[in-house]
Amino acid sequence: MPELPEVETVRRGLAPAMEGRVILAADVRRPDLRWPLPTGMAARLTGARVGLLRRRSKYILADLSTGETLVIHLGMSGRMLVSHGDGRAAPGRFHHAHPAPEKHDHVVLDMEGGARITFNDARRFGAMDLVPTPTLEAHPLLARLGPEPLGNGFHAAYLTRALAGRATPIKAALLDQRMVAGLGNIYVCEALFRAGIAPWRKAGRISAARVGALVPVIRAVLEEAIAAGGSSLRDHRQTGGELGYFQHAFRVYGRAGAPCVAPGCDGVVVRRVQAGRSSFYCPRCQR
DNA sequence: CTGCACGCCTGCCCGC
DNA sequence: TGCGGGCAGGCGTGCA
Repeated sequence: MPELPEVETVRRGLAPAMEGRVILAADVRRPDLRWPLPTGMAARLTGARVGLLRRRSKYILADLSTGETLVIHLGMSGRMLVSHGDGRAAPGRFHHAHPAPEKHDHVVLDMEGGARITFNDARRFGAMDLVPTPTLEAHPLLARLGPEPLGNGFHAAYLTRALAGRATPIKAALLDQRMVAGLGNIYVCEALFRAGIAPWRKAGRISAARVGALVPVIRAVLEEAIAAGGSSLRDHRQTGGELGYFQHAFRVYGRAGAPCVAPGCDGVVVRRVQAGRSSFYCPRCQR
C-alpha cells in the first residue's frame, strides 16, 4: 500500500480539485470496503464544502463545512483519481462527461469546478469514515498514532526514549505506528540501510548516536520519495494516474541477490522474512 | 504489556 | 494457454 510518501502525493493531487469546493454529488457504488462505509455517507457529503485537506500518517483528512471530517485510508491497493469533465455538473445531479466507472471504482465524488474524484480499490482493504471534526483525534484509527516523522515531534531524543528497553527488532519497532506514524515496509528497509542498522537489531540496544542518525535518514528517504511522486510497485498511482518513480531509487527493497550499492561494498542484498514481512538488507553494511 | 500468526481481498507473476 | 501457489505497500484481532 501506499505508505506516507504515496499518501502525501495523493493528498497534494487532490487538494486543487477539492479544497474550497462543494461536493455536488456523491455516489457510493460499493459500501463494503474494509469496514462498511458510514451510514448515509453520500447524503452527508452532498452539498458539503471541503476545507483543508490534511494528512495524518497514512490517512487523508478532508474537513467539511458540515462539521464532519472525511477520513480516507487507501489500504494496500487504493487509488484516488481525479478526472476533469465539461464543467456542467449541477447540485445533486451526476453528469457524464467523465470516463465510465471501472471495476473497483467504489466511491465517486463530483466536485464544484467539474473535477470528479474516484476512489478505486481492488483489494478493498481501504476505508472511509465520517466523524465530527472536534472528536477526530479520538478516532480509533488515529488516537494511538505516534509522531509524524516529518514533524517537529520526531527527533533524536524522542526516538531514543521510545526505543529504550525495547527488545523488539528495530524493523518491527519502526513499523509500529505508535512509535512513528506513516512508515511501512519499503521505507523502513530503505532507512535502515542508509543508517547502516541491521533490521533484526534489538531496538533498545542500538547506541543513542546511531538512533539519532536514524532520524534525519528517515526524513530524507520520505522527502525524496515524496519529491518523486511516491513508489509505484503495482498499485500506487498519482491522482492523474501517473506512476511514481521512487522505486527506481530503492537501494535494498526488492533487490535480493543484487550487489550492494554502497561505494566499496562487495556485499549482496539479502531478503529475509521477519515477523511475516520481507526485510531487505546488506549483511555487510548493516550491523 | 509484547510478539506473532492470521484474515481481510484481488491481481499478478512464476513455475509447471 | 491454463492452473496452482506464493507473493504484495496495511491494519485489527486474538492468542500465547
